[in-house]
Amino acid sequence: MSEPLQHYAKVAMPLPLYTYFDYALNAEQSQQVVIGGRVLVPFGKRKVLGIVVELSNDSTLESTKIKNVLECLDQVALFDATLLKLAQWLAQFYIAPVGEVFATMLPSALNKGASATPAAIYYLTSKQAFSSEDKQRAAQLLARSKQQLNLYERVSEHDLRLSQLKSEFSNTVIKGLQEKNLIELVEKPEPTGQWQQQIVLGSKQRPNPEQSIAIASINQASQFTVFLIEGVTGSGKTEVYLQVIEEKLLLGKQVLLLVPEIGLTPQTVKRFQRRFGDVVAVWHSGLTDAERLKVWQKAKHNQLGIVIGTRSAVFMPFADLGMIIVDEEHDESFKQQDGLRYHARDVAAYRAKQYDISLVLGSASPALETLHNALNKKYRHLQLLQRAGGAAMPVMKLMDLTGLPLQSGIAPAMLVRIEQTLKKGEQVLIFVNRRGYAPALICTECGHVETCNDCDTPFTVHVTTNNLQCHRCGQNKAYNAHSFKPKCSVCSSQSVTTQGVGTEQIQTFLTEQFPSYSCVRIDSDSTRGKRKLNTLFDEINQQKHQLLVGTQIVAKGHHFENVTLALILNVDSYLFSSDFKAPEKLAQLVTQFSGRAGRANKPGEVWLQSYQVSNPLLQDLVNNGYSHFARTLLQERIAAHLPPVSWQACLRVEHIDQKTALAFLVFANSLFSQFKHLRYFGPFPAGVEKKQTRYRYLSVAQADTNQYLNKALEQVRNSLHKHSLSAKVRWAIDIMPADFS
DNA sequence: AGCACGCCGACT
DNA sequence: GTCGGCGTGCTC
Repeated sequence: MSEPLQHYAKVAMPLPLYTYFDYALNAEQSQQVVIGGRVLVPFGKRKVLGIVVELSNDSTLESTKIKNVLECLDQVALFDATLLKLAQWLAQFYIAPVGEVFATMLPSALNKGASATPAAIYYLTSKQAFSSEDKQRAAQLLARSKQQLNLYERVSEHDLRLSQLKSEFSNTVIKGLQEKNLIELVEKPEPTGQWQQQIVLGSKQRPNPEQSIAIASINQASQFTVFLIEGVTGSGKTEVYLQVIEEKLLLGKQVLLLVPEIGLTPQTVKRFQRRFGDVVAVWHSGLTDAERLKVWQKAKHNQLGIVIGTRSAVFMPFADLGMIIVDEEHDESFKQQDGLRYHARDVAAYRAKQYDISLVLGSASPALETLHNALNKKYRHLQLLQRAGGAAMPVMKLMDLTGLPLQSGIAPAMLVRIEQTLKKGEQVLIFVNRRGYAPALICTECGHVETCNDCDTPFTVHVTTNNLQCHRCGQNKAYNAHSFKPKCSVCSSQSVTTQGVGTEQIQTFLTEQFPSYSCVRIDSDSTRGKRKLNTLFDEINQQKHQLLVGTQIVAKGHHFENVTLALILNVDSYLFSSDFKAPEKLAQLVTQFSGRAGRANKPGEVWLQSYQVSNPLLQDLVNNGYSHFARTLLQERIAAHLPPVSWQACLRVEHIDQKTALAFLVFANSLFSQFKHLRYFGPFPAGVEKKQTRYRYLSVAQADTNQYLNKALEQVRNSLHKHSLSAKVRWAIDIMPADFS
């Protein structure tokens, strides 16, 4: 029996609106339409793609107001029941309009109307059954064309993919056979689930006892379970991933592996491809829209086994998802910093629960919220403490800077260490959190600092590009420290000088200091361009460079075996931040950075330069390591009622006029104050107080439970939305903010 | 978010 | 007298 026709569709539009819109369906559309599919509808003066969330036989609106759906784009829902539920949860949890959530979850090609069904594949097939008669006839016909005969025989055995034959046979050969009417080109959809036959298992490593326990625990889980693998760098987390993934793939289940933005190196991908063959797809910001669409389609239609992807891959539709892994789960790039401000790790947890499958979180420096859940026994805690091959962890040491004459920010004793290390034929890694030559240019006569007017921030001096750059808005102006004598733009004095130290300056200094060694800079300036970073890493591993100076980039992903001395310059900047997460971030940075150095027979040394060497936090980190330090920090957070034992939301406001931005926040605070169990702080200037001519302020609201915070913020959002300033200022709610910049 | 309508200042 | 500034309000 057929369903009664549904005449109206409730449609979510990709706009910051919190209501659905009703549209009428004609008889034909009533047959086609699916909940969770796209419809093209007239919306005001334009035509917009929306997502159908509900079908009904009547509408509360007067029929004259209701317009007709123009087109139903999907016969199969883009959002099945599970994904619809996920979208609704996201909208609720992040206080966001569901239409925008839908748009965020889809690859942009689908938001623009591309087809959700994978393109058909072209096959060559032989015209008749292959009898000996045919063979004779073909042999006669093709007597003068060896190639065509060859192809004909191949195709006669079984149908072959056109794309596979293109490399073996030229177009003329294929065309020739077609014209002789012996073969034909047919379109067939790619079969579903066939990747399971394409798995080519590579050889595994033999796991050590810790790895074996981890693998067995994860494989035994038959329902929703979250695992934290707390494993020092080099302890073989990846091998654990590979083995538990294999288990799922052999059951015919798909696997999602989320990695940080920078962590998706060709080496990692190759390792997975070597192990599993051609069932691996990648998803990252470097793909074109068309490439992303293809991966999305293949995941949905069960045409791939594994997706390795960055943040937004967490929304991938899967036909039969068996497990999610989040590698380097503490990494901040899992938090989206605009639009729908979701955290991919938290979305992954929700999805794992939906599908009743395992979520594996891995890190050498787990986020405090994850550690908290592990210590609470909400998550299963697996530890990998041994480094492969018995390599020792690098030793961490503090360098007291008080009273020392620094050269380009480096202590004299450190220069001696650097020289010793170089002489042994080993490499040195230096971390600075600033790119460019110096973070400021100052006049010693009048004190004027060259400042970007749009951002109220000192310009950074760049020597390689001969300009002053604003690191907030990107604007720059020519500045050449060598070819002419620079002048102060206020008093015209020629006694201008740089202040502070960036990567360029250290590179220049070390090159002068150690002229017989090659010093390379690794920051976003020197690694611009697609493959440059990997080329650089290859050169470093080939020992073409001995001195490595870099920013955050060097703390992630890549291991340098011959680095035995690592140096972190500006540790103190993390100790006095107003961001309560700063010590956690410092510890993660130091831990990740330490993981880059040393190998079995050459343990590394990591030095932290500081004016605050007696700081108890630094002492704890250096003497007891991340694991202990994190537990100390967690106790402090618990005592101070901060996350992860409380829940925060941040209201961010931007406007050209300072007072307008603040007025909106004052109003927001008055709304917060109506909730008895909500605490709020602010307005504060954002970490970046002014950016591209707009002032930025924020307030923070905090509650003991997410439920309370969520209910309060939903009401606050509704009131803010109605406020007259709402359309004027830029504002956003950020649930569980990663930072306050 | 768009895109309209609508009401006040410098231009042919 | 008109072009265009961006304030306000609506979109099924």
